[in-house]
Formats: sequence, C-alpha cells, structure tokens
Amino acid sequence: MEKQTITIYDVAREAAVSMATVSRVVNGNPNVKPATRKKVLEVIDRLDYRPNAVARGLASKKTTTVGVIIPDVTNVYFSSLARGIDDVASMYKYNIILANSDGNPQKEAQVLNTLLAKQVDGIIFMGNNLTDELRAQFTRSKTPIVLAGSVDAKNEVESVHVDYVAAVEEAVADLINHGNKRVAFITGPMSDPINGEYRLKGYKNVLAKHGIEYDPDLVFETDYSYRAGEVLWPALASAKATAAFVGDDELACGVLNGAKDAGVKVPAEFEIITSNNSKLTEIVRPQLSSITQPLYDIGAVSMRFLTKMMNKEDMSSDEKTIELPYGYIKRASTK
Amino acid sequence: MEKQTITIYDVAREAAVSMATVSRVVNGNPNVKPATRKKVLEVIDRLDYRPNAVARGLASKKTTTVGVIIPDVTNVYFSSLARGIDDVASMYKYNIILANSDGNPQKEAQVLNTLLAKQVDGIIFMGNNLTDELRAQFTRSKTPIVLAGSVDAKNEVESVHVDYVAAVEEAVADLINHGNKRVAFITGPMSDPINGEYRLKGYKNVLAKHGIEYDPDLVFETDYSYRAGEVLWPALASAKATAAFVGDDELACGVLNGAKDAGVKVPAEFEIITSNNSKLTEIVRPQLSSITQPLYDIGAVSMRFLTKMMNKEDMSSDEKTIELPYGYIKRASTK
DNA sequence: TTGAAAGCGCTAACAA
DNA sequence: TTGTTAGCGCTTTCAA
Repeated sequence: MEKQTITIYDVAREAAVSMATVSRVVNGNPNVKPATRKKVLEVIDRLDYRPNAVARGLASKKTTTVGVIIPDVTNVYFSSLARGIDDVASMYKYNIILANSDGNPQKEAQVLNTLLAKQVDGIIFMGNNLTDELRAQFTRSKTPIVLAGSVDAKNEVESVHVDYVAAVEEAVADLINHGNKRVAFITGPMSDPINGEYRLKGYKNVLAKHGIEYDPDLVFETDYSYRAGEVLWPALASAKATAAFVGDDELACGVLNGAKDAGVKVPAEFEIITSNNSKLTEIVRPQLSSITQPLYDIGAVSMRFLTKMMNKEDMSSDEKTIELPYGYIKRASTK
Repeated sequence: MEKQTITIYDVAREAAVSMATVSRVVNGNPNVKPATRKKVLEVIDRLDYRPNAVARGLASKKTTTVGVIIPDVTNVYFSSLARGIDDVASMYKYNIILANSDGNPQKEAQVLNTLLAKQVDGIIFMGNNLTDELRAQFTRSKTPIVLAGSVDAKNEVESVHVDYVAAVEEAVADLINHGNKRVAFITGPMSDPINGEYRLKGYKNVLAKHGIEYDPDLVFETDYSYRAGEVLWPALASAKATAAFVGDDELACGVLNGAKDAGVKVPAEFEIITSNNSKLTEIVRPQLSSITQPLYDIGAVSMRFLTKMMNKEDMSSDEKTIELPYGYIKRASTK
C-alpha cells in the first residue's frame, strides 16, 4: 500500500539540507536560520509532505493519542463526557482511540491491553464498576490513567466526578421537605459504587437526619432503561411511595410515564427528581426536576488532568480526585 | 517514559531463537516447529511481552486503526452509527480514532489531515455536507474511505445509507391519505443533500402524484434542535398545516410539544411523522410515528465495507453505494 | 524450519 | 546553525 510516498529524506534532498534540519523546522525547533526554515517550508509545501506520525511515535516514544474506554457511546451520559474529552484532547493536539466496553470486565481488560499495545500516552476510563483486576492492571502499567464520571471505590486511581452523596442528600431533602415521608430510591445496579455506595449513603443520611426510618422496600435496583422505569409503578404504589429519587434520566422518564399512564398526577400525587439533566428532562411532560452534573466539564477536566500527568507537570497541588460542583434545577415534576 | 520495557529481542534471547522466529509465532506464521513455538510462547507469557503496535505499524505499513470523523458524538443519530462501526471494527481487530468535527468543513479538513498523518488504514466519514474540497482530498489520498449515514451528492465516494427519497414519499403519502392537504416539510439545513436534495424531492414527488401543488410556505428549514421545533407552531398554524413530516427526532419532539402547549390535539388536529425512531419517539406523549433507519447496521455495514476496501478484497459485486432498507412504525402521533 | 540483516520514517544526542 | 549517526521495535526478504 503506497500511502505515504514522500519522506523527510525527500524534503531534505530537495531543500539541500540534512534531515535533521527538516525535522527541526517541522518540530518548530528555534535553532534554524530563518532563511533555511523558509526554504525547507517551501519544499514541504511544494512536495505536500506530511510527517509520518507512526515513525515519529516510534522514535519519540510518544503517540499523542490517548485511549478512551467507554461503556456505550450511545448513552448520552457517556457521550457527553466523551465530547468534553475529545474537545480538550484536540486542544492539546491529542487524538482519542474510543473503545466500547459495555461495562464488561472482560472486554475492558482486553481493550486496555490493545490500547497499551498501541502505546497510547494515557487512558481515560469510564465504567460503572472498576474491578480489582482492572485496577491492578492500571497500577501495573506505567501509563497515566484518569477515571471520568466514574469512581474507584478504593480511591487508588485518579478520578473526576461530582459529590454524589451530597447531591442525593439535597435532592431527597427537598422531597422530604415537601411532606413526603416515603421517598423511593430508584437506581441502576448497586454494584456500581456510585449507586450502592455514595448515592445510597446520601439517601440514608437524609432519612436519618429527618428521623425517618430506612425502609428497604423503598429501594429499587433496576437497570438503566426506559422500560425498567415504565413498569415500576405498581411496585412503587404498593410500597406506598409518594416521591422518588431516580439515578438516571431514561429510567426517570419511564417512571414518570408509567405513573402517568396509571392515572397518577405528577407532581400532585407523586414527585420525581432525576439525576443527569439530559435533554430528556425537558422533552417529557411534566418536565423533570433534576440534579445537574457538568458532564461535558467532567470529561474536559479529566482530559486536562491527564495531560498534566502525561507531561509530568507539577501536580503537588492537585488532589487525586477532583470533585466538580453539581447543581439542582427545579422543573415541573416536583412541588 | 519507560512504558514498554521488554521487546521482541528480549524474548528471542530468553528463548534462544532469533527475533524473526519470535515474530513468526507472534504473527501466527505456520512455519515454526511446534516445539519452538511452545518454547517461545512460554517465554512470552513469562516475560509478559506485548508487541509494540507502533513499531509494527512502521514496519508493516498497517496500523489496524481507522479514523472516524463524526459531527458530534453527543447526537444519538451519529453515536448509533459509531457504535455499529466500533463493533465490527473490533470484530476485525481494528481500533477507531474518533474525532468530532461539528460538521465544520475546516475542522473536517484538519482532522482528515491528522488522521492521514497517523497512517490510519481507512476512514469513515459522517457529515451533513461533503464539500468539494474535502471530496478532492478524499480522492487524492490513497486511503479507503466510506461515508456512513451520509451522502455524496456527486456520488464519487462510497457510502451506505437508506433511500431517503422513498422513505419520505411513503411517510408523506400516509399523511395525505389521512386527508391532509397541507403537509409541512420540516428539516435541518437544506445544504445537507439529504434534506435539500433527497427528502425534498420525495416530498415534491408525492405531492405531484396526489395532484397537490407544492407550496414553499410549507417548507421549514431550521436547525436540528428541540428548541427550534418548539417555537415553530405559530408559523405552522399560519401556514395552515395540518400535518408535518419532520427530519429529526429532537426537532419533532419540539414541534409536538409546541403544538400541545398551544392546545392543539395530536393527532386529531395535527399529525406528525419523524425520521429516526430514536428513544425519544417513545418517551414523548403521544408517541411519535416514525420512519425507521437501521442506524447501527448502517455503521456496521460501512465498517465491513471499509474492511473489504482495506484488504483489497474483490469488490466487483459491490455497488459504490449501499442502500439499506428503511421502515415505518406507526405510533400515536398519526391517525 | 530458522537466522541474518536491511529497512520502515523519524527523533535525538553528539559533533562540528 | 547544521549535519552525522544511532537507534526506536518490528516485519520481511533472502539465505541457509
């Protein structure tokens, strides 16, 4: 395959300089006489020369590409993060190799391997559950890694996300202040520490603070899907829930529509607060009140964080985990 | 950065063979005595050797990575395609470098350049409008390229998508058969040939077939956003439209909610058909009738197509453009 | 079946 | 300021 024909050597010959000099002007090395630089640039332009990044990568041991492991691009939560990542990546002249893992530990491990084989300069990992094995692989490899919008329960790997505990506390407190004594807690798999650890803790915290006893019957562990929420109403009704905190927007839309279809008035008879403030929250009626997370920024900050690690910048002032501020937006699904 | 420490040379020494032999077993070359292979494999395992893909790429002139240019990962239409692409890519041992372009010709050209510099084996392009300049760059480069869910108005670049003309014809015919004489045509930028050329043609075709005169006042060119649709109702009302074909789901949700908020009964007083059958169509009420496009498959087929081109497989039986079947699903937004 | 050796296109000392 | 010269880690003839 005769893809790349002209090399740095051709340019050197044409410009009557050494390849070292060509390399210098290509890399913006100041130690080149302006006249020489001009001449070389002219030849580069004429020959339409384009440096071979693979050769460069081999010689310099830097590929200017980072690996991004994502459960599913199709999920807005993650694609928002990914967009933030890509934007600051290209700002710093990096490209991203994106790989879907479906949150499957086996795929994650396998993908990590090929990413390392491709000599990526760094890795951003998104995933619901960081297994011990993967964490071990991460620490073993010398490649810098940052978790975006994901947490490491053992807090060994750097990560950026919001304070899930506090966010849930605020949301549920709001619900309780509206007079709800029985607030349901609806999330995806508890194996994800964001749910099983942080959010649940926040939920229990507020309950305790308001002297309400924790009732496991009000905790609903499902998967992150519209359908799962839609069929939940009967269970919610029999648990006598009058409000719900929901950990995912699609799920929340399902809960909302399921309730509405059953003739329940939202928010008069049932209040809902969701978690990601995606477009969905504004498209359904009533629009959903939601915790807001700066997803794009989480991705962006993760990537920025990674560049620091890759450049071995001074990071003494940085914490291992960066917490970005969450917010709350009241819409029509709460009183 | 001491990322990769052990090389093929270390393995060779440890196994007391030449690096050529190690290379052979790594690459599954059959010309290796089973005993030798076993010995080498054992050393590879013990040393935890992982072939350096960059060096391999330089020597073999193959990187097993393909570039994917996408307007915005955050958009479900494109992320669905991307998911299909990545799945079959990994099936064929390729990785994808994903780059967002925002459909901006300048970014597209720039991204294409860095992709080529990185020696990708192929490129998949998604974009609303293939400029002449970009098409020229595509044809000039020797790298195989296919357009996914996008079209080349001049039909010079290979692509896979559905038959937009026929899809719109079917949708609008349905609306007309319900007695609608004034069907609005609402899409994104007409600069996208999918809208300005194919869909519009389909729209005009059915109108003509049913003896209805084409009225430019019924054509609404907006951008692909919920908000754009939401504010459209007054204009639709004054154009006396009683139904609408919409080219994008978010846009359609906006139109729907805008109409509902104005007290219009859907579908009794106004019918809507949208185009992408994304989750949104099932989340809004009434649920939206929609043309269905096999987005995931379009991505998957594009990638498969690309692998054929990259392997220089015999493609004499393949057309330059592959059309996948579209469908139609009736929901509650039409009579 | 195996090995020797010449690159792949570039960076990075080191000299000059 | 510029050039020479080793590599970077692997694939791939060509011989043996």
